[in-house]
Amino acid sequence: MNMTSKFMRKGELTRAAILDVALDAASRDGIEGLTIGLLADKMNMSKSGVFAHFGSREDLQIEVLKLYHHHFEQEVFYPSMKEERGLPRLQSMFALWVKRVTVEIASGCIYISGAAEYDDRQGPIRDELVGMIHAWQGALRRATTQAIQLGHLRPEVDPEQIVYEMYGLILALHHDARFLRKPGSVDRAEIGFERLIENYSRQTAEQV
Amino acid sequence: MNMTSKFMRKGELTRAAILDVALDAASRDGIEGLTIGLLADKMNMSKSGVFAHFGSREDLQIEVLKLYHHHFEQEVFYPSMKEERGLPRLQSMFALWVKRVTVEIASGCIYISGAAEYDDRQGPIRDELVGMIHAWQGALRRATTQAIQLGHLRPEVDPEQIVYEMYGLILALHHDARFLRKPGSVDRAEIGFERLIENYSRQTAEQV
DNA sequence: TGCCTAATAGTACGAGCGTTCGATTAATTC
DNA sequence: GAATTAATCGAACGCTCGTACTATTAGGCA
Repeated sequence: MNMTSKFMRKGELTRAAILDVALDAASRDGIEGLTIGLLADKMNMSKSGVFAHFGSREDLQIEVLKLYHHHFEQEVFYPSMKEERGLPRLQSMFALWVKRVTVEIASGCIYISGAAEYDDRQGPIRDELVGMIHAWQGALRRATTQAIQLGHLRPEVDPEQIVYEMYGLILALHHDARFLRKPGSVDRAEIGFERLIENYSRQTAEQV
Repeated sequence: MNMTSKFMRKGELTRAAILDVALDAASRDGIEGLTIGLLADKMNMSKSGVFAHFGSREDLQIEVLKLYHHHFEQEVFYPSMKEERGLPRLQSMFALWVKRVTVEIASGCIYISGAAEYDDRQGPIRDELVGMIHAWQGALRRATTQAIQLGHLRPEVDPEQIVYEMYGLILALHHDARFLRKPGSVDRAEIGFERLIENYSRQTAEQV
């Protein structure tokens, strides 16, 4: 799970350790809440010792984003790609995504908190974040398109609409479970997704 | 729209003006991004001059939340309460909510950004925010319950599920339109809502 | 072991933060 | 208009921030 090995040089090792701690801190307090001094405390190092591993705070923040992205890929994206194309893969993507956000209720999803933090700023951090979320939405869209091509979903379905609603269900999960601490949110996310698929996979009285 | 009048004392007048500017700033940079010095600059006042109107920064932040809540009620809640009970009222609530978020794409919805900022902090600001969002979700739930009682929605429908999915559609709208700047998001929110209502208002092949 | 370089510590700087306090100006009341 | 109170300013405090420098320690290799 973590990216260290005993064959790394000392510096790379502590750098990786700092990033692990930084990811944890950023999950809780946001990317913008990351602070060199705070990391130094948690690492029992001096500020300058921590700082020396990154050219700037901004670089550190971007490295944290990349690390989060890596974890997300490992836990959600790659396992789903092993499922067969079409609906099974799409369902796996959603299920693992829910699972991950559920685990993250205590810590927080950086894609979601980051989107709120950087919706009005510009610069490299925002660009990095937008790129990652585009990548994930793109993967969802491709899986949906394949599900349509394979006849799992109705041909006139708009993949963007599916992705939009899936994202909404996850955002609501994060909102209700993490912020409001309301129980039962996971069930509601899953019910919503089942209704979404049910709705777009079978013929109903009037088609669009 | 703003809450000033020529019969107020000078102090109350500038206090209200500061809050207007603060609300605007907080919409963009978040409640946590509010800064006395920044407000002083925008108001062409001294830091201490601004500060004197509030006992602390935290008080200022809470006042900003209350002002936002007031606007939200005026634009979304009260107009919807004039619609007839049940589905029409629920539809009005969603439509005005979408309309408000659409207008806010340039500035930002404080309920949504605040939820991300305070999902892991505690204190009076979080409490205030949670209270407001509970109030709004409660209103949505009541409208849904009435729609069920009046036969507009199927009797076995779970109001919490409806509110959850409505909230998700709005969160996705905020995410895609404001953060990703993706066009067509408003349409997707409305299509999602229509499908939601359609789905829970009519008999389908197998009921839950 | 000794050397060279990599890794960390220590200190300092300038800026911005919320807040306090006393002085000063403006508005309100008599 | 004078007296009184409200509103605003200006300077200062202690704190934390990111970053730049130099000094010191530890690691890796001959």
